[in-house]
Amino acid sequence: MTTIHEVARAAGVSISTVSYALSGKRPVSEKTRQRIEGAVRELGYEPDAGARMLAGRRTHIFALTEPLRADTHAPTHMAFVLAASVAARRQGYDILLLTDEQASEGMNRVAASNLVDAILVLDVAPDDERAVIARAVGTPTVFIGVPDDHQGLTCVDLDFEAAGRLAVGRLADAGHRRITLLGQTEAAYRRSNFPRRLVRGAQDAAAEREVVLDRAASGATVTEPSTVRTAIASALDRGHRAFVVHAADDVHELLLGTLEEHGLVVGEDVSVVSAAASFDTSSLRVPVDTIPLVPQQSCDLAVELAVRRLDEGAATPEIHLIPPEYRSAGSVAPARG
Amino acid sequence: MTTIHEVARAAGVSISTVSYALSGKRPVSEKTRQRIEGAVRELGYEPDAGARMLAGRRTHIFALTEPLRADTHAPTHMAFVLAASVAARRQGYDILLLTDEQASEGMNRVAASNLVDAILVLDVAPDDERAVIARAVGTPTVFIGVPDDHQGLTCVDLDFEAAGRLAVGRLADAGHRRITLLGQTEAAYRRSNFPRRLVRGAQDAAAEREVVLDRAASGATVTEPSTVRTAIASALDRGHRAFVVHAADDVHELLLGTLEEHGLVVGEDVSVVSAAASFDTSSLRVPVDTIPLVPQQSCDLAVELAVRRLDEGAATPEIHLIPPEYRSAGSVAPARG
DNA sequence: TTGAAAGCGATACCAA
DNA sequence: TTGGTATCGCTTTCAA
Repeated sequence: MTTIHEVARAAGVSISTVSYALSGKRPVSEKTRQRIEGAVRELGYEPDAGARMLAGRRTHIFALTEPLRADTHAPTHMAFVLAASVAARRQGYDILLLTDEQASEGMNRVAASNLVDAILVLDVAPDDERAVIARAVGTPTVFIGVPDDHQGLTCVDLDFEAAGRLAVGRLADAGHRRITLLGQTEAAYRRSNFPRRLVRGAQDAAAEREVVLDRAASGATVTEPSTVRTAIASALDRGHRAFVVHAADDVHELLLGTLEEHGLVVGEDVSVVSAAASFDTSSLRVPVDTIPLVPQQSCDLAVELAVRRLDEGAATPEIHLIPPEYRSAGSVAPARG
Repeated sequence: MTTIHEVARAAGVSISTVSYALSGKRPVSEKTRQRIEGAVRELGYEPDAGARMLAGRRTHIFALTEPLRADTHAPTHMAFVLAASVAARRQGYDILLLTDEQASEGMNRVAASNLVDAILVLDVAPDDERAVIARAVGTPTVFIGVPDDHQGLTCVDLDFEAAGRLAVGRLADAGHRRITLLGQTEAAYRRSNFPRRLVRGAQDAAAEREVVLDRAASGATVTEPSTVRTAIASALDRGHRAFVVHAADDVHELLLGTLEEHGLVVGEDVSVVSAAASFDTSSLRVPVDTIPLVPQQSCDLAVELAVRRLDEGAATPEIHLIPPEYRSAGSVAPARG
């Protein structure tokens, strides 16, 4: 194993100079820095993680807690884990996984043992027990998602309410007065709070714009195709020609397929807006206007907040809502009749 | 922060006694152990991770490398990550995530910096570049999956070949002479090697038993329902009444649905065996005989091998194939006429 | 611009 | 059965 001493000897300097040259925390003359970097490369030196933690009081590791519930939508969840991992690495941090039961016990453990510099919380529930722990431990914690009681917490999330408002607003702008929101199941609305935030925004906008907003439950993902088909048919019967979808890709496909079966062309006879989807909507059979949920945005911001807190000391806890962005694809047509 | 010194003082012993009492590496009298454990609990002591690494040359962390490819089946992948995490925790290890580009660069980095005690490799490709790195780094590495060139590596996996043999064997036992294997796409066969191992086993068994084995590509997951439906109908036309499925849940549902549409009853008119599925087949619309791929089995074994290697020194690198297990559910009926 | 040396908080060896 | 202490490899203060 190569140590800092060997690097120092090879470069003909002291170990402190090597340390400073590598961390940049003290100016080092260009010449010596060159020699040191040469020695580092030649010897394949990598600082010992344990020694670094002990001496530096910095582990360069973030914990990521994810309570893998049975109903978690795997692809979305994976996208968030990946985005968090990439964002962390870009800032020089590794990700330590805390799953399941460890979600709570693990947070305490890694905090008490100084294993991590900060904690990122994924898949946040309305009454998340991790909120309590976050307030208790000394380790900076950032939630990706917003629990009901978020006092004293730092949270990051898409502004779902604004997304709901935006979706309905655009359809209203196009003249639609009857809109159907193809959303999640009742159970999902209890488990998380972002779906209901989206609904609230949609309802607010509907009230303001004086449009009728019906809700049809589909589940985040398709479980009963026939039920969803029936709901869509019923909406069409009642003259609805505008749909907001907040669900996974298969629900989108089912909607588009059903509309097609009814002989309706999206962007002409009928309008569709996808709200807060985390998958790539461009791979759908028909281009659809989208207000995307971008995991990378949330995770980048979360990591940035964590790093800032570590570098600059205490940050004021607060909620950071990411403004939704509307991406047009021609699936919204002016209302007829 | 509570240190070992404070615990020692509170218990009226030396720090070495505290250390030994906690690690169990030296006998400690019952009385003193009690006092120490009391002090630990009272002070909420948790050993400092950095100090432990530095002094003990053990980090109690495993790296988990997962190259999240676009076509990765998320639910299966998540099941493996979860299983690995649980298995590791049970042995006192945390999991450090290495995703994507970090797969290779990260392995070198965590090995060189002594950040982890061992590396677990997930989602193994036939020509996996991580095999090369595993041979180069000093850190014990266990593959969950088997690359084509596995010389000098320690690998763990389901015995897919035996699973393929078993599936065909059971159907042949029931008198079937024409069997259709509903498997993956050509692309998938290139990307991984376990699907082809399963096919090989199935073909071997078919040759031995003198049965006709046709293959129908479906993709690991459904992309073109109509194509798959057509393939199934064609098989039925050709008198096939036995199916082996190696795919995700949606393909299973599609098969069962299509058979139903043809007025065929599974377990009576037609036989179905699910091979190497990692999802819960009991939630299918019809009970299906299954040869499951249990992530927990693979991950438990992988962690055990890693731990054994750490505790007992060098282990002989080798391939550990987990024997498949047949779970009957009444979906295999005797062949007719 | 650089060096010397004091810790950081455990582990584990050597004694008693 | 227990205690004292050298040691791990780095960061950082204090001096030069």
